[in-house]
Amino acid sequence: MEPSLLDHNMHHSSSSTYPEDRTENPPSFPHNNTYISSSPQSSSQSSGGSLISTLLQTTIESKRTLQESTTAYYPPDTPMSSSALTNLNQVDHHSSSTTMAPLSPASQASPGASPTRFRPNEAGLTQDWMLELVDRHQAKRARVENIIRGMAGSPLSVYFTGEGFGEGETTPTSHLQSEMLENKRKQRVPRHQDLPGTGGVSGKSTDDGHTLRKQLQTMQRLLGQLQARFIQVYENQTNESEEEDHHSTWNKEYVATKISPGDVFLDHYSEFNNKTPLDKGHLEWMNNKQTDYLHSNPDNEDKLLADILKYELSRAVNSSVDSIFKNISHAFVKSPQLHVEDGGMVETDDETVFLSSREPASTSTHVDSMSRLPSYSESGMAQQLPEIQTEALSLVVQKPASMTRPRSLNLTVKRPLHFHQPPFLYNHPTAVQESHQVLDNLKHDSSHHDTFGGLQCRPSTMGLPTPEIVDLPWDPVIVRSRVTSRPPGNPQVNQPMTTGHHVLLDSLPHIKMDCGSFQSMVKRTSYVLNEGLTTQHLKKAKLMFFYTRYPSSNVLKTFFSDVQLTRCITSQLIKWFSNFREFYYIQMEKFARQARVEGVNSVRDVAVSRDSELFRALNMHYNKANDFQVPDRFLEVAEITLQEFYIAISLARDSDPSWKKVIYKVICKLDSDVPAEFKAPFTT
DNA sequence: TAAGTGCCTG
DNA sequence: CAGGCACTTA
Repeated sequence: MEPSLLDHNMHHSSSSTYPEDRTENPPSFPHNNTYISSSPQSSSQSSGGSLISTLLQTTIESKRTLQESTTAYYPPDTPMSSSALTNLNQVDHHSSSTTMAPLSPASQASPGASPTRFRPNEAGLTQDWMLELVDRHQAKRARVENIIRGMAGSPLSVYFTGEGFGEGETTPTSHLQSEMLENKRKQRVPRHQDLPGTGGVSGKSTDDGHTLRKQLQTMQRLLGQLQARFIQVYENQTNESEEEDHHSTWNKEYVATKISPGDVFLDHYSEFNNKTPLDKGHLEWMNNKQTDYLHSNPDNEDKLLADILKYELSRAVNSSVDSIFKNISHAFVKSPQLHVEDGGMVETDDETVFLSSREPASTSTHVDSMSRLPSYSESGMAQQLPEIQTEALSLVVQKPASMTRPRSLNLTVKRPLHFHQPPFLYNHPTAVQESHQVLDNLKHDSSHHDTFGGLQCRPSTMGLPTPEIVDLPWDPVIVRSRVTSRPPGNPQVNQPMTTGHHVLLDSLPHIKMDCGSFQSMVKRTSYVLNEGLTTQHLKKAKLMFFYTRYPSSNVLKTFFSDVQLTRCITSQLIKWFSNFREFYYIQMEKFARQARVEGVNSVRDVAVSRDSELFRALNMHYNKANDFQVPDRFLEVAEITLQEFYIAISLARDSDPSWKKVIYKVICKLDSDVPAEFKAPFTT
């Protein structure tokens, strides 16, 4: 590292690679969301008159509720600027996010905090409605896509084909019926593929698939009946109001075309099926109400369709998934005995616990769209199998808290008081501390929040009984790796953590959640801390990086003795450090080039102090909570590394493809011993 | 051949 | 941060 080596024949490689913040984009879905009822028997005057009547009535009720709640916010003659609506939307957005505990500025600014791909939990109809008004097309599409996402692969997806239903093209009245029937024929393609979720999650979910299919077929039948009924009603309505202005006629046509009648009613059947059947006069009244409602705002039907569609489809999926996961949970429950503390902490007597839902799936009266369910299943549930891990898995993830309380209306589970954490305390491990340590990890990593942002549930609308808004905490829970083959009597491994470390059920900042089914699903998947790597281990590894950039297997074995270091786990740890190094060297190169650009012309001027930006970047990465005093030695190593990069770049060595390897060789010799404190389980 | 490493990518 | 791949090394 001789400054004299610097020559001035340098050409800068401008193609250095820097880490980029990546924003995950949700998989895009085609925007052809026409909902076309599929009905096996579409003849009018179909059976089930009382059923249809009931459903019709519930529809009217729902519509009326929707209209009322909408006009309550905005009288019909109130002009609404889009900006005002946008503000409202933002307020809504904000309110849903302010339920979370404040994050540190660092975490808020950290990468990965991409805007949620889906709208956050919408607490009610009116908010949803406002969104609709802002950009009805977009909102509708998003919602339906959301539903489809949750339904991906389900037989119901056959409904979501064809042209975008938001286009608003009119259909001549005379063609309406035949068109609908034709559409039905077109859609009536037997496509009963298995649900990927069911098949992928559990091989023994054939029954669940059947159940789902039956539900869907039932829905189809209902849709057919209701469609026929609706056509009838519609025709009556059309005849009566033939002389009315074109606009209203258009509305009805539009609605009749765009809103498959069945979707409007299905959901409320269960809610209102005790109502008396409608008589003729009542039916007329309903028709009028329906017409009034639709006249009041041409957008209503879109909203209506989207909401009902969303709700209905979600419910079907939800109950099916619920039953599927129930089976799964039964397979893996080791200790259902839970001690639930008031703060939402759950402890178990066993180290492996999956909290099982005690609720029947049918109690999920309101549902979310389970937009992220497939991925959740893949990354979480599928790994619960007590098998030998055969390949690399995502070993550190979070999942929502186990919602151990029975759901009840307006139940609010407050996050337990957050213990004030002593800076970098290893010597007094307690389960509580450990839990909060992980919590801190998560708190300081906004990407974790993002992880479940997409899992937020959506409330049902349409004047349904107020969905229980449960202010439930989301817990950092560690996905247990599939390495569960620890021999029964392995005294050395896990010993420090086995007794005191129960299921990690600390709570995260509040995230509003009102989807009972997801809660129950979540309940069944809790994780132990000491089988596989956890966020504590990750944090510990990051701090260890301050001492060693190239830890040997022995070092890993020594300092991660609380996990069974199988080949896979070891590889995982090695990979972690590899990633750490990658970031480290990228920063070094970046700042070395920056130094050159800024006119630093002597390697002696290349220094790293605790004030330097480079150190801040590194500290932010490896010591995000900033609760660890970075050793001076690391600063020295960092400075040497930076100087090495500076020299190499200055000497134009970076034109050599393997120019960094020389530096790596130097740096790997600068490792120092990791303090013995790290040998203890990381329980700060 | 397995382990370790780095690079690229998502 | 993880997966995949290519490469090196013991």
